[in-house]
Amino acid sequence: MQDILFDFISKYVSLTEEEQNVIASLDIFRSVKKGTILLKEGQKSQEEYFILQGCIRKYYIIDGEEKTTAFFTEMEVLTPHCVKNNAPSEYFISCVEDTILTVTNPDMGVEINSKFPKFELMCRILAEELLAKQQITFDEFKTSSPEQRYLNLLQARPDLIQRVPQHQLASFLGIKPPSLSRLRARILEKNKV
Amino acid sequence: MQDILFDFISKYVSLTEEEQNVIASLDIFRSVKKGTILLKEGQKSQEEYFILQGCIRKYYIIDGEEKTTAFFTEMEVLTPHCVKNNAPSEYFISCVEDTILTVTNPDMGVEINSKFPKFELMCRILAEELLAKQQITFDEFKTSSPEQRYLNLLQARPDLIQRVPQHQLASFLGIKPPSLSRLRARILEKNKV
DNA sequence: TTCATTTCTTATCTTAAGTGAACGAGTTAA
DNA sequence: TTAACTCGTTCACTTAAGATAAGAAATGAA
Repeated sequence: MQDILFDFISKYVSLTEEEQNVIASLDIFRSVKKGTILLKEGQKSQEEYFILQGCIRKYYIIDGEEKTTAFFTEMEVLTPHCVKNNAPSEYFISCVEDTILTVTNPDMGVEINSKFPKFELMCRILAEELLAKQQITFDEFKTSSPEQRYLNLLQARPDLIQRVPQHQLASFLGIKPPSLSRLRARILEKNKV
Repeated sequence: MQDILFDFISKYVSLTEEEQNVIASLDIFRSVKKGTILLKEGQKSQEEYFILQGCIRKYYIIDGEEKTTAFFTEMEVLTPHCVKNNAPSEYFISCVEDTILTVTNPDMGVEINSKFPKFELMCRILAEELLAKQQITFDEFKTSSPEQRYLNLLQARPDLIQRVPQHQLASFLGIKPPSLSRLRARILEKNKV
């Protein structure tokens, strides 16, 4: 199970056996049931997540309505905003599926960084990489119609469309469930002809 | 002029006089006329920008149509995606106004980082900060209607609405110019009653 | 100043998304 | 088994955005 974590890390820095042992001894792995809420609006938290298996989602409740803005699946990292600014969270995080993840906090990061400076490097590379990816994703979202966004998603993360409830997917695409239904019908119609 | 740069840096790390002198001697300041294109689609570039005064914008040309996805103004940093992946750029960058900016490249960064390790730290903090800000902005965009997005922008960056042409603003908001006009008329109408 | 160009708004029509309600399928609980 | 619930889809209707064209206002150059 923790091999997934080491695979991920090895994309950025290489670890000695000793370093691997230190990490393995940290007891950061947690298993959570589908539907579990990891973070609530208004709550303060210092927990950062790395998904080993499963899927979690981030959503706001605005005017009593859930607005899903992101999904995180295998090999993805989520540091809630409230960890950075130490303020109450504006959003929720919950498990879409039974999920296995690591739970860490910034203090542990500091400790590991002081023992193994290469982690500092990894963090910077990771942050820059995420930032770049995020910017491309944002641009793509802005420059596309809902229908195009759905088609893009079908290309980029086809698994999501299978594993996530439609109403969450709709709000992730910035539309309402009926619109998603019609949009899919429209696409099917086009492909028939 | 370079005081603006030092003000910016001092938000993250403090510089000795010697360090300031090294930076001042680098000859990185450039003045560019409104309309100048700093980066073209298809072009490779290693230039990173920091705006001291003025405004630049990032836009794609999709189906012959300009799609503006970001504006950068005073005290903001822009590292084009192509600098990171050394691939041809997918987008353009041009000056909305006469602009004064610094132009640097990653090699200079490496050199400065080796002389003054505190810059490494600044880069990581900056990347993380930008990432966090970007995520909030993205969430806000996704969870809002065009009208709400316009109102948000009016709050967050009122200057932009004055200094940027309407058709660029429209595409930045993810809509077409006529829609922006109507939307503004709608808002005025509501406020009258 | 005048003319041409660009920029912004307005109007019309078309298309698609929002809303509320209804329906059926599948699930859960009594 | 039935009743209640959730979820996805569909329908009818409303609202707003896209496409296009035309007109008004601002800008720049001769």
